[in-house]
Amino acid sequence: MEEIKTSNFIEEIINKDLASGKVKKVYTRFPPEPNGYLHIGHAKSLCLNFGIKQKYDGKCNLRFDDTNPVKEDEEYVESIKEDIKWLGFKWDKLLFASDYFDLMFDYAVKLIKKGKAYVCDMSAEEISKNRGTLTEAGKESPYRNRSVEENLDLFMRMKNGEFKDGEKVLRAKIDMASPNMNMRDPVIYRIVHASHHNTGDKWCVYPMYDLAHPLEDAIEGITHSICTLEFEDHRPLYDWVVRECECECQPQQIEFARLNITDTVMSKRFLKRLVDEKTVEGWDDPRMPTICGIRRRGYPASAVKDFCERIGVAKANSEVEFAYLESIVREHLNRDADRVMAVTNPIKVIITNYTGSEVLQIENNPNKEEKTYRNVSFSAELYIDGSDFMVSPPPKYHRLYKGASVRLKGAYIITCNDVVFDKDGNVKELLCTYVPESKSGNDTSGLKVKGVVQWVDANNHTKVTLRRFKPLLGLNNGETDYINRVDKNSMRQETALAEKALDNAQIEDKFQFMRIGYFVKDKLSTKDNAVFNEIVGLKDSFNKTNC
RNA sequence: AGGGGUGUCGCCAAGCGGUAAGGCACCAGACUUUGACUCUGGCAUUUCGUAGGUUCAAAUCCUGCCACCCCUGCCA
Repeated sequence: MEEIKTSNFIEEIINKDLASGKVKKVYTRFPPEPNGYLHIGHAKSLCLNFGIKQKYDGKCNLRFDDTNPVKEDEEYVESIKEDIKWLGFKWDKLLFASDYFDLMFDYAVKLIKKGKAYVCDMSAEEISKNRGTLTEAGKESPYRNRSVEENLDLFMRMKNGEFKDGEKVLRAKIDMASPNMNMRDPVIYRIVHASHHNTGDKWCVYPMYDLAHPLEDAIEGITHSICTLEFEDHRPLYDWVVRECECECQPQQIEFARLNITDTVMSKRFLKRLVDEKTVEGWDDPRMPTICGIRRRGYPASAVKDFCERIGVAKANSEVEFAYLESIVREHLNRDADRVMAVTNPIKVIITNYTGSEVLQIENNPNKEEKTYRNVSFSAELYIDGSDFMVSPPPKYHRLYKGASVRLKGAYIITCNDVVFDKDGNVKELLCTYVPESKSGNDTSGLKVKGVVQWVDANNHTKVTLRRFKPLLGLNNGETDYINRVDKNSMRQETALAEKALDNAQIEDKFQFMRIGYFVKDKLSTKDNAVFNEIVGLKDSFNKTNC
């Protein structure tokens, strides 16, 4: 096996496993729970898992981790598939954890037979109370030493629907005194009388993540199960499951730090709230950090992937500056996007010495080797952008003012001779003359001008409504981290506090003109990628007007 | 002494005992038919959280300390 240069610690582990012969073919998986839309944070995991597949000529499954019927929905599985496709990844197998419910049940029975699991009758509160604290050991359940026969009988009856939700659970018998809370006889199967999006009403008992996930990995032959840092404490339990269940495949869990971006809320719960309360138009609102949101914003998939690669993979908690993402998006747009001219705040230009009209050919992208051109109509009446003309220009202003000359991009050099004002004193139109010999491409005028401005033909242009977005969501005080954290705590005791914090969190709705904008057409069909390619361009280069 | 992690430039991040890569941001110039882009130069040398130790040599090994993150769901 030839050495492959590693670019992060995970690949280093893989290289060692390959070299030692522990692993022959690398197999990873991306395991989202279908309970929300994918966001840029998921893209990092996606790129990691699918990136490894590509780099090592391995395999990667898309597996929906749908072990909790009350939280999951079919709507989300479709959106997730679509987002992954948009990013350009191809999964080897498309699976549902729920496809393994029979197998998982059998494994649970196996654990019972080995004396490694028992049915516990305590309530959720009782279990919680007996779990102990971070510094004190927990108490063993009075049901901990039931016989194998009794456990088997009870577990079957749980499955057969003889008990209500919460009445009984199956617990792993490990160690109530473990300093690792996850090892204090964790619940591995619970009763939930709810219809499942995939298995319908077949089951009323469902496996917990800690039992299900390692089994899913083992069943599929996953060699490296990559997850985020908060699961580090679960690794001993993960290993316990694959060991005690005596799986042929013994996958290993590797943890990495999740992606955080400055001023960007990644909390699914918060994002869902914005959608539910109609603060945004939907999951694909261009202000959202969701994959479909940033797609609609005009980010190329290639840039998103490039970003994920360049930020690296490590175990240190970090927060990447939004500017980094932006710069990479700009880099890709600059390299790949076809340019168009746009005027967002039109001022009419009359070229007094020009008659008739013509069609000019303007290069689409000066950075591309293969030259392509677009046809642009030119006539004596044009619009230029409001920011390209000033009545009283500051020093070093290179664009138009009375007496000044600029080049109309891809066309001629013009000189502003006069400014016509309306009755309110606003600039109505500019009277200019053009230099016939200065035509772009074969300029024989010998003139040099500092400024180049974009323009559109006043009588022949495309109107589109452009909206400027401040990209991701920023909270007024920038306390996204706090919100993300409170959001999590709110699942526990601090619900009221968290709700209040969320109420107080205001969405910054400041529209910001960016170097390279991400403009979105109103009422754009979110499914239509082609439209994006048309409207995405460089600064000042948008396909015309909202006059 | 609960347990598990992490600490290298403003932000990411290489480095794996031999004398601090790279990117983003920033600063200064040049160039330019998008004031974009591109290009050039600058940007951790009493320095790698900190205090000691081992060594000819330490960000890299050892010890103590400090800071931050995660763990007491029948969520994932």
